[in-house]
Amino acid sequence: MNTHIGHRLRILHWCTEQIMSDALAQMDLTSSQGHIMGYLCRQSNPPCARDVEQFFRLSHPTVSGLLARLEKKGFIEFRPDEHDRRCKRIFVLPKGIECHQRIIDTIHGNEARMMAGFSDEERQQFSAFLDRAIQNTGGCACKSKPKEEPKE
Amino acid sequence: MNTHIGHRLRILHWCTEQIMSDALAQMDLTSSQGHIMGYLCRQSNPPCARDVEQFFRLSHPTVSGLLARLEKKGFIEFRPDEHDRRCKRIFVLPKGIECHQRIIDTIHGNEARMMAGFSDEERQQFSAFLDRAIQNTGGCACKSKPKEEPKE
DNA sequence: GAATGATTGGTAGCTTGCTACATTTTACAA
DNA sequence: TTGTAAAATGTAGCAAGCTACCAATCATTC
Repeated sequence: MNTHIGHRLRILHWCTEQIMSDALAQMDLTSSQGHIMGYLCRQSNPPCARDVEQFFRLSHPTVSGLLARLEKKGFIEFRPDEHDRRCKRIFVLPKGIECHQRIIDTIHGNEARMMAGFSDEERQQFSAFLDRAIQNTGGCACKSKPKEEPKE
Repeated sequence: MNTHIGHRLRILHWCTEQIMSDALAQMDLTSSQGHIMGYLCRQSNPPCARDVEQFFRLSHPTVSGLLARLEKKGFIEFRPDEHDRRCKRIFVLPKGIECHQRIIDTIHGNEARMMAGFSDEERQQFSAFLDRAIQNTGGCACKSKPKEEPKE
């Protein structure tokens, strides 16, 4: 039996990308930039690039480029960490904060549209399927592994 | 309730991409190239670029670039269509045919790995969830819409 | 036959993803 | 203290996705 999950996955992924792109374009943001801004705004303490890499499982040159473009467009700003000069803390500027609610609405809207007609139970099940599949792929085949728990 | 399907989708998609990349690298193919070669080898009649675009829902510059790289590496060859000089028919060369079974095995292996521990029923259900979600996004938000049925 | 529109493909230029390598700073151990 | 390893970031160069525009060919209609 072959249900071609992989192929469907590819298609669904790109469909949602397109929808997000269209919706966020009004704010001068791409889909990836929107997701990152959403994450940044949710944090109470200013994160650094490494935190973004780990949350999204992206390589650091990718995140580096994304953040550079967000900085150039005036959504965020970097300030050196006081205690660790290697780190550049990411601060969301007013322009970024203004977009916060609209970005959240867009992400939720996209989620709602995709999940239309799903019952709560089905949604939970779908989510669980995805988690199991992610786990099966090794949790994460990417190089930016989530921060390890401190021993004990 | 928020089950963050979108976020999980992004992560699972990139995890499978990585696994495919690793597996296909031995054949000097990337993940996208491997999928396209798999498709090309399955066809009884040599397709043209447009067919590839529609199957994968990709834009034509993307497919154009992919095919150009496959041609440069000697996996495929273009020959003009006898009846329509706009079309370049895609022929799989011996090097490509040799990889056929290995590519299929890799794709199936990836699928099997991702679906490990799923019962047939769960797999069907997962597949149906994905189809419903794809349908909800508008079937396809991308620009390369599947060929329309000829009227009547 | 000639004009117009549809189809197929090409190219330029962008974003986003990657690997591989280099740099700076911190942390730790000898 | 000094040397080495680990961590955070930067840069170069590539693949793969996109839009927007252009060129050639076909099909249809006048």
